[in-house]
Amino acid sequence: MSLRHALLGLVAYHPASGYDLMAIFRTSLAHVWPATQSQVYGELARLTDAELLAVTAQGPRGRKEFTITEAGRSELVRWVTDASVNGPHRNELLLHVFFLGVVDAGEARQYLARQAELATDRLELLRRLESSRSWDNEALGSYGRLALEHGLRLAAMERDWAEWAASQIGSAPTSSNGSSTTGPSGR
Amino acid sequence: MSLRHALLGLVAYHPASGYDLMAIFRTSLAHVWPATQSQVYGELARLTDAELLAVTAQGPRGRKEFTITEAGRSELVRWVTDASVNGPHRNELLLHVFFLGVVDAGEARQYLARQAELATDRLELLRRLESSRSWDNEALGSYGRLALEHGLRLAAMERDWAEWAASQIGSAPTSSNGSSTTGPSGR
DNA sequence: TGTCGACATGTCAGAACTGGAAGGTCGCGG
DNA sequence: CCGCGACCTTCCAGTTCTGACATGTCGACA
Repeated sequence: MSLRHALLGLVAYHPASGYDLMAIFRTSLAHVWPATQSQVYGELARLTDAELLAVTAQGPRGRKEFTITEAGRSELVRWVTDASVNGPHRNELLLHVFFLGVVDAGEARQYLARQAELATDRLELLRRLESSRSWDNEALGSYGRLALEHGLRLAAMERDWAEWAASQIGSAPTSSNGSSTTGPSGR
Repeated sequence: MSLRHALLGLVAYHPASGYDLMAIFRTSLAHVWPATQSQVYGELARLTDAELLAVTAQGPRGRKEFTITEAGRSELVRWVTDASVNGPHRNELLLHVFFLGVVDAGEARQYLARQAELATDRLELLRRLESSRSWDNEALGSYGRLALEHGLRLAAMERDWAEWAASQIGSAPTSSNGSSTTGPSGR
């Protein structure tokens, strides 16, 4: 049900066609809420059907520009401020970690070290995005900056965690609590 | 394709029935890879069909105990060490944040403050889980502890981020870069 | 002995998501 | 004026996921 609201949010921000929206899903939203063409166009049709969106302009190549309706906007507002909405989050990385016991310690350590590298790359990528212009010019207002900061902190956290995790392996084979090295920021 | 591997991993760790596996999905894996009954039983049937698992014992109530086959184990090992496997991650929280512009600053700040509370609760929950016995006794070896640490750091990061984000709102309405307050740990 | 909770599996309709194919139009540069 | 890349939508087959409903057995305890 979240794709529905993502579309409402984007169209509320500025009227757009399916094509325009896809461009946003491929860029800004790629790491937040991936969606394919078929999904987007299908959902737009359903939203129009439900009168949460309306086609308010037709362009050159059969282009249909969607605008949010009053009903659509109030549904969007309801959803946006509803803190209880929280889909289950799947984490493929952690799933790997759970089963790292099937390979020897060396391979496990190597896997975690690689994840640290990948997290570092993500961090680098986001930092470049942060300093790039495309940012404060257009797009999702100042709130996009908050999302970016979340991404930066997440990448940094995952890098640190993966390095810590790699260092844990072998040093404490099965028993004995060795959780002291670095804990999450306390309070 | 990940549920498949989660099942292989669990069965590799210890032979189990669908019922046993469901108990694990409801607890240890609940926040890592949620799965429903229908999914688990269906996937077990498919895995048995593909001869990655085999039924090696039958119990009282039609209970079927699954064991991993050689083919299953090698597929599991292949997957576990493949760092390139990384499903797209959806983040409903960030989707909300992107569209927080549709409500006024007060409501937006309130939303973020609430998220900070929720993150704090999650942190508390995990800390309790960490000190609880059920932990080093059984379950997913020492690697589960690494996953728990990931959860702890993630919860702490989200709490801090949400508090920071709430503090940003209103102070810098649209323009002017105010990213200085707290950045992710640098390097 | 009866009954109730835990054990245990199976099936299904519908929603969400994936990945790709197909088809058509406009506009600009050569 | 023509060809090609960008624009733009629609449809579909297959997989995964959700949220039930249905069915039945065993064991402990009153």
